[in-house]
Amino acid sequence: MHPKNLENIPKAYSPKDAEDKWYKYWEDHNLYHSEIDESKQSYTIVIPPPNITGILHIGHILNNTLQDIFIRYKRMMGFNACWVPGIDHASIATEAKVVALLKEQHITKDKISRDDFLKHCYAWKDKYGGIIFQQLRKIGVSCDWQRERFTMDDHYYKKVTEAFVKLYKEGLIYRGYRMVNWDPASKSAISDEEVFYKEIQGKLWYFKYPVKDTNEFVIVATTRPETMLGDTGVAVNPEDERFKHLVGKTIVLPIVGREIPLFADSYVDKEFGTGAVKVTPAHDVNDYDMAHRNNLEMINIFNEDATTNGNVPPEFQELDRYIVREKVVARMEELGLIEKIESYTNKVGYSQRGNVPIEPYLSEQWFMKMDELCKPALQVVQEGKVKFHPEHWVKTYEHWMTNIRDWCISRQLWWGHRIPVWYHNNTKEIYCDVIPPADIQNWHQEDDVLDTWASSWLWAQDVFTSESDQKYYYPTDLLVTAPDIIFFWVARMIIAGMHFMGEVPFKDVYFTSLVRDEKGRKMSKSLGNSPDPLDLIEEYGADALRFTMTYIAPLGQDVMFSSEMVEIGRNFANKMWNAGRFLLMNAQNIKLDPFLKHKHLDFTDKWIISRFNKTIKEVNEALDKFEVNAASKIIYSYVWNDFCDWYVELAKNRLYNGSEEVKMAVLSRAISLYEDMLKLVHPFMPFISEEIWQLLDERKEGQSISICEFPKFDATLVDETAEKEIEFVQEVVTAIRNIRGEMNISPAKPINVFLKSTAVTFAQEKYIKSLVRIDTLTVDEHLDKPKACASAVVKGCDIFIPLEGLIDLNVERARIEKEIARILGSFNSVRKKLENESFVSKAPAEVIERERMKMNDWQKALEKLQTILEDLE
RNA sequence: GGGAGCUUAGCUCAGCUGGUUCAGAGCAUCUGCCUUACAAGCAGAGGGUCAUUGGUUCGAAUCCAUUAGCUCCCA
Repeated sequence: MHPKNLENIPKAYSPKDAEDKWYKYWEDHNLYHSEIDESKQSYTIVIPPPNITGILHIGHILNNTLQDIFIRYKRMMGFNACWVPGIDHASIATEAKVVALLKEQHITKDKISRDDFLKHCYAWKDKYGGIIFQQLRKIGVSCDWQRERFTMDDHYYKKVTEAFVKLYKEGLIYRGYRMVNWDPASKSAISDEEVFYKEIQGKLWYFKYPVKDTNEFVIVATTRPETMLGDTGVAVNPEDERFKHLVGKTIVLPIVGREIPLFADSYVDKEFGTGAVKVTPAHDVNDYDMAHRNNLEMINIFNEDATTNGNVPPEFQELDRYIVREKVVARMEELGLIEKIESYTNKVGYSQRGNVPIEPYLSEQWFMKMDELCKPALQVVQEGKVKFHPEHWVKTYEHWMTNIRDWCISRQLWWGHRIPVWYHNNTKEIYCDVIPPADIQNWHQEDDVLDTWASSWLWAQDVFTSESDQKYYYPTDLLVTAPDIIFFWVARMIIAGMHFMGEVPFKDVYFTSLVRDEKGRKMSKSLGNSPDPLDLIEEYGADALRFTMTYIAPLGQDVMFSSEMVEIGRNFANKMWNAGRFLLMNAQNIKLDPFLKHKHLDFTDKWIISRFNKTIKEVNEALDKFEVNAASKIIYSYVWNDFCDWYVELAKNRLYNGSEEVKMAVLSRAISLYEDMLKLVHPFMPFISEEIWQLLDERKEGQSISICEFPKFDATLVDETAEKEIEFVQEVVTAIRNIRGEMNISPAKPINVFLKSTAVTFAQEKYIKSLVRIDTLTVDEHLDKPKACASAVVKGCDIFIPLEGLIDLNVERARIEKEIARILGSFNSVRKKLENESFVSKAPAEVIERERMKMNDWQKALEKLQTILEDLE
């Protein structure tokens, strides 16, 4: 080992220089590129492709940090780790952005050709599409950038259309005139999953509909008065006595004048509103179903942008739906046909993309039959071939999978994968294939593109562009994603994997936490409560941000985040930095000798080695269970508490007082342990671990901690004896420090300490002395308690500190009494247990034995403390 | 309406299949320290009926049920 010669190591770690430097180094040396290597097992992750309109937010940091931790960990464990990055074309979102951009230039879609429009889209993609990857590099992701993919790459595009053709030929895709969720902003259908419901404070209007040839009215309640223009019936429950005499009669629809039937259908809820409902089959899903059952006419009253069309009376035509609403209500008022108006809260479906209320709308669309496709996908999750973490998402998945309706996969957009279907100009015959028909002049292609999710569902399989790659890397190992796309993406990838590959797309799915602000609100642009990750990186460093995220984000629960929390990671990085700084500074004066690092071991060395090995094991176990949060806490506590607080402090004794050879041995060992610790930390904090690792020794160009072997647990190095010995030292030292603190004795003032014990070793004495600034330490089994002293009892050992003139008897009495009370509490609860006959007869022998020993220890301690207290009186 | 999850210190959360001094950590607070790695630090201290009520058990923060409150998903 030859630590670099360091003139001046800064007191505080400064991440900025290190981060950019090492990321470039990793990329320059192509460290994270993966090629097929049959001698190694693959470990593969595909990135959830951010979409090209996306910019980095705090959720990406968590998500990608987690992926990076696993990929770095597995790489160091000897796997052929491959993390495929990529990007999603985001049909609706991108098209909306491009349309808006063109609008600024006074260009509309109908003025330019499809090809020209796509050119604008690609230009947009080139300009903005790569930004997020530059940002991700900032947090150190070890992706294989040579494998970067885009959902519109030629190869991928082809795979998407092939999938369509296959499903079409299997009869799993069909075209139909159906009710869909219509987004009037993007003028496109969207899937059920893209609708979200908002609670809207609205009104419930009660309209009086006259019954033909009678003086009666039927009163119907509606939240959408404008749709009455498309009513083709009025329905009541067949059991409803109030309306029985009217069933079969005809209603004259006000304003419109159309005659429509009053019929009975058990769908109608007698309790809701008046018990009679208006039926608008073309603009309500339930009405649509009722119309089918009762052979009602379907009248579409809206254009694609949700303005009214020619199917309504002239004065209501070509108006926005909300203006029509006002006009209809006004007219009904004039006609005296409004019974009453109540305020009413209902849930209105909004388009996730356009953020406008969706319109249930009848139109011709392409659908995918889901029943059969879902079965194997459901099964593999239930059988655990795909494991969810946390597991409870399985229930949500099952519920969706068993209640799914056919998937509307066509979108009335240009940006995306154009449906590979051609219609014959004359015969209307349908041709569906990857290759266009030979006599193309006689055909025209379907205008619609596919839902984005009908392309990204192939992500896990078709980011691999050669058959051999696909064979080697697929199925992938882990998917890390947010639970809100469990249906959109996770479920559909499993469906696609099972159908096209006959194999699951990934073995484990890790659902990340949702990051909220410190008040528990979702991060959102409109609230402005979402900190820019790049600012956080600038201020605290990427490692700090990464570490903080894993430290605070538990598996399966939302996480409250605020910028100040990143201090956790920053302080931790600084702590590690300074421990390294200490060792490196000593290495300027003390020679290192790697051969000596196994020599001159005392119990402190055995203890830290034991602790380190246990830590490795715990980290392995936590990561194997996907408990990243737990792993980060284990590492934090080892680094800070064991290594820095105790081991480094203990080592100082020999570094300052040992013989040359002992110094060399201690420092060599400490640096070696420190280096191993860095490897443990590396998956979590790649930059700082690399930075210090490079300082610890002369490294060859291209070497990196990230391709070192992860420390291996060695059971033979676990040493319970050494751990017990250290524990004693720690407790004695803490007790003495406590006395210093409580008695207000300056830490600078040397004190004398008496230990009444037989079992203290010379080595232990040495370390106790050096850790608490003791003048003389006397250990004797038979010593008498000195006068005017402070006392403590630790593991059966009396500690006396003579404090002539310094001791405040009241303070000391209070200290001892408090200690007695504490132990007495424990003692009593154990005694009660042991006095309980059923405990003694039913509890396992070892538990009883343990309780007996506890009680013994406490009893002795109590007796000692009692004596001490009496002495003070 | 159906489903999932949460409630532990002032705050954010650990606490796995009940039993190891089990009631913990970090932040915040208080006290004392610029002790030759670190004040982004060191040492010490205070602080909780483990949401409610009941049950199972020799034994419950932990398992079951109930109530209340919060969050999310689906209709």
